[in-house]
Amino acid sequence: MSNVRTIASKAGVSIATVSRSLNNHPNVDPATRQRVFEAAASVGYSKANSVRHGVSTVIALAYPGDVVRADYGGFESAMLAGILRGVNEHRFDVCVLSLRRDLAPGESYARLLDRKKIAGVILRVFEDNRDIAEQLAGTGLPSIVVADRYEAPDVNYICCESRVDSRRAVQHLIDLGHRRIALGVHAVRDTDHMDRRNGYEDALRENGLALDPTLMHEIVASPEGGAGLITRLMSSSEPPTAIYFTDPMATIGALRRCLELSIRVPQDLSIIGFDDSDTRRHTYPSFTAVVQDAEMLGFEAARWLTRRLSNPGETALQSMQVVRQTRLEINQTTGRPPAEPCRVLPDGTRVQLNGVQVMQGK
Amino acid sequence: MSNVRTIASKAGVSIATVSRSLNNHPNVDPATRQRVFEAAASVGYSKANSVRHGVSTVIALAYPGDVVRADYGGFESAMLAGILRGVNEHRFDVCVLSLRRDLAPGESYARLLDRKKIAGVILRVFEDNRDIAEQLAGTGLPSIVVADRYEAPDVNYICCESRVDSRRAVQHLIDLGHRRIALGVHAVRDTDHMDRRNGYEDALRENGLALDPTLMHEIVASPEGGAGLITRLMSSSEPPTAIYFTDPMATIGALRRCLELSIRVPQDLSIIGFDDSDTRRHTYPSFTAVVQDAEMLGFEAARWLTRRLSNPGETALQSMQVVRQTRLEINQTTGRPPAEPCRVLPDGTRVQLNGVQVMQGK
DNA sequence: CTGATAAATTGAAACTGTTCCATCTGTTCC
DNA sequence: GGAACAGATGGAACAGTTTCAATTTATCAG
Repeated sequence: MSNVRTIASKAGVSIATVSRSLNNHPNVDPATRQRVFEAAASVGYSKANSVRHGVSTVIALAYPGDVVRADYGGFESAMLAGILRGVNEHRFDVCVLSLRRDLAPGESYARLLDRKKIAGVILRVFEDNRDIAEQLAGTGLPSIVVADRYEAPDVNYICCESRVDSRRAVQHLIDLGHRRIALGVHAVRDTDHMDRRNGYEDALRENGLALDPTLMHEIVASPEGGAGLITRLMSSSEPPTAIYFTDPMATIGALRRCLELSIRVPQDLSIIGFDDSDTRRHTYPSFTAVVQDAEMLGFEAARWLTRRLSNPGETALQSMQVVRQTRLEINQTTGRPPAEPCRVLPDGTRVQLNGVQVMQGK
Repeated sequence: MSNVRTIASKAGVSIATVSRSLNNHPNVDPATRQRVFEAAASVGYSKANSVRHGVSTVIALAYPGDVVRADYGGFESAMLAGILRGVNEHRFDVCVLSLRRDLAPGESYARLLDRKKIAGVILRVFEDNRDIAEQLAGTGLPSIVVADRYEAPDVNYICCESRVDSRRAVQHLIDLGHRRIALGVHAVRDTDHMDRRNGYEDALRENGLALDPTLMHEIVASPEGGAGLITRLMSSSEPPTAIYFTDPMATIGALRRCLELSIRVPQDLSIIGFDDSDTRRHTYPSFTAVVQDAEMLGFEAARWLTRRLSNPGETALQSMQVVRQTRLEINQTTGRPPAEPCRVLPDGTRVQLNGVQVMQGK
């Protein structure tokens, strides 16, 4: 139906120029390329679906810029594992892409992906790049966002709702008797992380507790970020008795720092963390956590996408907007608040709240 | 030079049959397909390098069977991160493949990869699948194995030598005064893991210490494997005073179990682990480790492969056989052996070696 | 300002790989 | 024995890419 000849006559150029334009070759006049892009878009041209040239069975896992370090909290690697499992049903392959790296000037994301003969795309976009998902939604290229959600009805996504369980996690702390509950949230402003901050605030508000800005901290999502917050908060004049960390790596670092400073968890300090896979079971103590299953998110995204590509007509598969629930798992890092709040200086010195030093840390 | 028409006349069939054969379509006589495969091989046909059809800029990260869980000890994910960095120089893309899933009967691995328009391949093969690397080496498809090494001169690889540092690690324990040193090695029989076992044995032999089979254990490379070995060894009648674990996840589990059983590290037990990335810095205490940089292995493999593909003539890039060294990093989990060897039952009960119970664990 | 030269841009045609459709062959079922 | 059918194959049409030569545009010395 639509091919390079159609585009050529529509744009008033030769097929050679169409091919060069679509493949981002040098030595094409930018204005000409633009005309070709417009003509291609107007006839809904797709190379990946070109009947006479082998239909593509490759989907992409696409990041806006640099690919996120795969060991970043375990989320990316668990999700990738799920994706690789999810494509088996229809025997698709997975290509990992950085969208920005190869985007030519004036080229749309849909055109870029089609140039690489990508049949569908799993998007991993963050706050600044939500527009990528919206741009792709209008095109003929099926796409789905993992771990973020959208108002727009034509953006497909699968994500986890963590607000309810974040509220329950903090409620759990309040039920145990905690009143000074801190928050260590990392500075990514997607729905996923706003959920966690909102859940924390919900619980405090519902229990008539004030939101104390000195207890709410944005940290980097790393062991160092979590450890640093422990040091800072626990040495402050009014330390919290519990902390909710919204990231697994930060939780690991926090627990480690507590061991270093001889802060007993949960006797001196209760900690609730966040987990994307099995991390909570590998620390000591095993941490109480809001758990989301990143492997499942990747699996379901990949399975839906490949099913949709394999059954283009199937109306039931046209759109996918799924919100799964996290779950709260109580483990060993939460307990009653200490009778006497615990303050520990960065060198491990334990201080009573009246200022008397009671014990030298290791 | 070589195209489907060449193959067709060589095999005495039509170009349609050649295309069908090479693309694994049904309704081709197996004998005909075989003839086509042979003709294609004899003229060195490659679809990925077909001049008139767009040269492929996709390399594969290929696993023999199921793709290894990406969070497996952090090795796979760190390596993948390195690969993704390594392909940027020449703007290649990375496709993750399971070779077995799509291999058609009678099809060679080279043919499979060419069918998927893969220009080059990074192989992650284990003991049973070393022949895959050797099969691919003979073909025109550039390939490189990560983290294993080969005698054959035409197999490219990049790996880490860990025997020397494993020996040094155990020597370090011996220098500290340890004599009963256990080994927890996981049951993968590639050069990589034989190195670690051999290094352990080297050090014992050089110091005139007997190899004690009750101290050498094959475990699964997981936190559970490491934890289980701690429980088993420390409750035995003659517990070791030090253990060398050859896997990061096992080391994590071992350290956790020590904290659970109140086994003080290193006062009661010294532990040396293995690390592929930054794991050693995220445990408490930070563990002394033989360290290999999985990210670097992936990076160098991908950079070499993409450079070779971009400069086909360059003789300096024709082959790559690189052995990097691990390094031994002394951290907090190694120290003098205890004056009184420490025996701890699975329930945490601490027992003197004459059998008297001295302390109840938590 | 002019002509020479180089560089950028473009189209026609050649070329490559895939699929449609018709044909041929052997088998099965009445 | 003949109709119906499925498997296998080739010819031809087709889609997309690149080569090569022609054309246009830019640059610059005199």
